[in-house]
Amino acid sequence: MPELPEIEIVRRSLFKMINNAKIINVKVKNENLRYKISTSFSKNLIGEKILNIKRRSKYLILFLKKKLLLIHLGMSGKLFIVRDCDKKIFKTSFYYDQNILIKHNHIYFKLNNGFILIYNDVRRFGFLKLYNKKLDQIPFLKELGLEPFNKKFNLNYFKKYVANKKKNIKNILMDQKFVSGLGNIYVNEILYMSKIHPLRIGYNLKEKEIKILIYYIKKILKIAISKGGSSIRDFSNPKGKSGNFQEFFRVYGKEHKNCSRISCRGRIKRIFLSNRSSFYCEKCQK
DNA sequence: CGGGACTCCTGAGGGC
DNA sequence: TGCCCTCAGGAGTCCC
Repeated sequence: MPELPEIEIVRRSLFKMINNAKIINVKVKNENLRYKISTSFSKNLIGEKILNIKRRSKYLILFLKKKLLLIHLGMSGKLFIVRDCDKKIFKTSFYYDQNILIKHNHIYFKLNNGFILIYNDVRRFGFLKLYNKKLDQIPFLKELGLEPFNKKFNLNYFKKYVANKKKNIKNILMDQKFVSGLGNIYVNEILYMSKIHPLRIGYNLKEKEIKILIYYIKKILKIAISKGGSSIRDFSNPKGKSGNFQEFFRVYGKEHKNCSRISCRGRIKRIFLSNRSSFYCEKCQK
C-alpha cells in the first residue's frame, strides 16, 4: 500500500492520538507476518510507554524507554485506532465498524488512554520488530539511502550516484538505497511531471533533467502529504480518514487515456518494469 | 552490475 | 451464480 506520504500521514495521526500513552496489554492474533512475531513480543511491550513516533522512509519507529518498535506496512498493512469500548475486541481477529466487517486484525495494543491500536494486514507482507538497539544499529534502516527531504539529497548526490549507472531511471528512483520512501505510484507521477521516460538510463540524464527530477520528487511528495496521502483501494489514516491525492494522479492507472497536458494529448501507455506497472505518456516523456 | 521471473499472501474485478 | 485469470502503494532472492 503505502509510500512515504501515506506513512507520514499515519505517523502524524499516531503521534496525536497515542504518543505518551502506555501499553497495558498486547494480543497477537496471528504471528505469521513477513517475519514471525516472537513469542516474547507481548511480554516485552507490556508496561512500555510510547515516548516518540518517527518515520524513516516507509518505516515507522515507536520510541519506548529502552526499546524501539519498528513497523513496516508492506503492501496492505494498516494501523487503526479504536476506542476501547468493546470488550470483545481482544477475542477475535475481526470486528465490525459501522456494520462493516474488518478482517485481518493481527495485533492489538491496549493503551492506557482509552484507545486500542490495531495492526491489520490482509496480505501480511508487513512486519513489526522490537529492538533493544539504537536507531543507527537497526539493519533495515542502516541500508537506506537519503530521505527525499534531506538537504543532502541534491544535484551533487544525484549526479554522483547516477554517473555510471546503467539502470533505468524508474528502477533508480524505486531503489531505497538511493532515495528512500518512493514507491511505484509516486515514481510514475514524478517521471511524468518531469517529462522523463521511465526507461532512460541513469548516466544519460542531463543535469537539467536531474534538477527537474529533484524538484518534482520533493514537490509531489509534499502535495501528497498535504492531501492526506493517496487512497486507491482503501488506505486511510488510523482514524479512518481517507486521503485524496489519488484525485490528482496524472498518469498512474491512466492507461489508454490522453495525456493531461493540453499541449500534448499523447496516449498514456503501460509497460512492466521489474514486474511493476509503469505508466507514461509516449509523446511527452522523452 | 542489471533486469526479469518468481516468492511471500488475500481479495477485487473483469471476462465468460 | 461461479470459476478462472490478472493485478495490487513492498521488497527480497535466484538466475542469466
